[in-house]
Amino acid sequence: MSNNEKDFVKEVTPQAEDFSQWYLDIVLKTEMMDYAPIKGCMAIRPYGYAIWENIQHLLDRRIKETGHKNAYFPLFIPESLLQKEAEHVEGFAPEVALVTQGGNEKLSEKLVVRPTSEAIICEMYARWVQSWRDLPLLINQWCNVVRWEKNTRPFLRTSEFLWQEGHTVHSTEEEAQEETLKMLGVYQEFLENELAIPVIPGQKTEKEKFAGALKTYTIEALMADGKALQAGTSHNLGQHFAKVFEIKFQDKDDELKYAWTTSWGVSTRLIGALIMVHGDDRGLKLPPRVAPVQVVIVPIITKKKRDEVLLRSKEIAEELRGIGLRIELDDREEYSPGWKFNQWEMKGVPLRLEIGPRDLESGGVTAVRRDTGEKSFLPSESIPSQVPLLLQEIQDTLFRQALEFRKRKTFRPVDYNEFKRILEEDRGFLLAHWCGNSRCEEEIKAETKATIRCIPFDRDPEDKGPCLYCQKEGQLVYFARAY
RNA sequence: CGGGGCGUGGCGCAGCUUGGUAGCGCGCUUGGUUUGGGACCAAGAGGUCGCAGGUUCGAAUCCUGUCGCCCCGACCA
Repeated sequence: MSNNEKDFVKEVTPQAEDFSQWYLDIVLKTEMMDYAPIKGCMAIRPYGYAIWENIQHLLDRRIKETGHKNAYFPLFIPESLLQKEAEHVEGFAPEVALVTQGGNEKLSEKLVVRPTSEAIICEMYARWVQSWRDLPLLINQWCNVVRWEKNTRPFLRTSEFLWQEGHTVHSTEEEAQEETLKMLGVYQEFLENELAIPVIPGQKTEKEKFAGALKTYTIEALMADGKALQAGTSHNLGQHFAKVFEIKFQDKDDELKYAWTTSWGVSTRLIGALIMVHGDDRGLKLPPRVAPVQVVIVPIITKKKRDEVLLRSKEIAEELRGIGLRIELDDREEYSPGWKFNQWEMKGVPLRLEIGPRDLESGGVTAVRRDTGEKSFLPSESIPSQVPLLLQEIQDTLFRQALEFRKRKTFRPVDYNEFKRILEEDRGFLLAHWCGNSRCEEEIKAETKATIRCIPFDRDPEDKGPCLYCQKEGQLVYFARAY
């Protein structure tokens, strides 16, 4: 980045200088969140929440299109319910918040504030499922969950966060497995098409899977600093929960059988992913599909042309709102145009339209893309057709850039030494052979801080080679340092 | 839970070593001139210096304790 360019940004620490600080500058200064007076908790401010609402809207549609219905379950879970599934309780016990008192009375049974809702939902499902005719049961809920985290970061890991969790019940193992993979596919399509974030779908290792799951699947994304982020998970819970919560049904063959359950979720962490995948030293770069403001109109107000410029700006704002775009008309006269340019660029607005005396004369507007900085002139009559096209191009470009970045940052180390060198110098994804033994996985993590992000679906089963650590024959998996 | 750093107007900081009327920049308010990449002039408002003790004639400054936040690790969406 040139010094010249640096002058545009006075509020954001450059990524190269300190990526963590860059991230914190962004979330605070774009007014996405603010720290709340509870450790690890944040207020999500309107600009950040608007992104979440867009995510909710676009994902909820997909969840419903795949046959699920929304419902709501209690925030509190009796401690005994959470403890029913052994692995599950072991996984979550260290991070649950407990309510021990209600009003002035001590509770006879402590209540857990849900860290996830398998327990309470399965408890209800046991009542609702009697017959094969009740299946599949396909329910999703949007809610908050609480996990008492020690190391928190805005959006990436907070003590309380917002998410959706789908919980389904099926009569056969095959159907549960199919559901698990289907929803992972929904997540992948959603992230790639709406958030412009390319992901690698795959399976988690035994060590990394969800507490209580038979199998966990994940989509993994690569952040601009070369660290991986688990962006969504989908779990095949087998019959673990059905058995402890007694979710049984009478099948067509008259037999009473335990059901098969799944669960899957994505969280406000996706907002962190958006920031770290697309952002640059000027601030956010939001994909148009989820940007709270898709187009900002900045009138260039001068003394002589003030009224004409404002009038034309309003007309164009209305015209674009009329075709369903999210438009902000920044007609504040107490800020200079230059200040507004920087401000809205920091906030990641994909497209800016400038309307000044010169544009009035030439009968159009000046359009400036956030992703490339490219300026173009749009004649008035072309605005309603060109603006959506530009937005689509920006959406595509963001995805393409992220994909190219990931390709550039995906390595195939030939041995463990090169693996370690790449982790120090480039980070990124490392595709390497692994024998399948947890011991090797743990040793590698202890020595390099890299974990197995997933066993990718998309791999050549013929591509076998010596395990990175023990040299026994293994298959290709993705390693990375992760958030 | 370890290691490091920081708490002083809304934000960023100086002042602390060597105790003596709390300061700077940005922002904010009012008025005016401006407006095509963070405008300028003038006049203002705003702080029990994280909190609690202690030492002292006197504490932002010294001592003790405590709380909070941030960063880096171990555990996790």
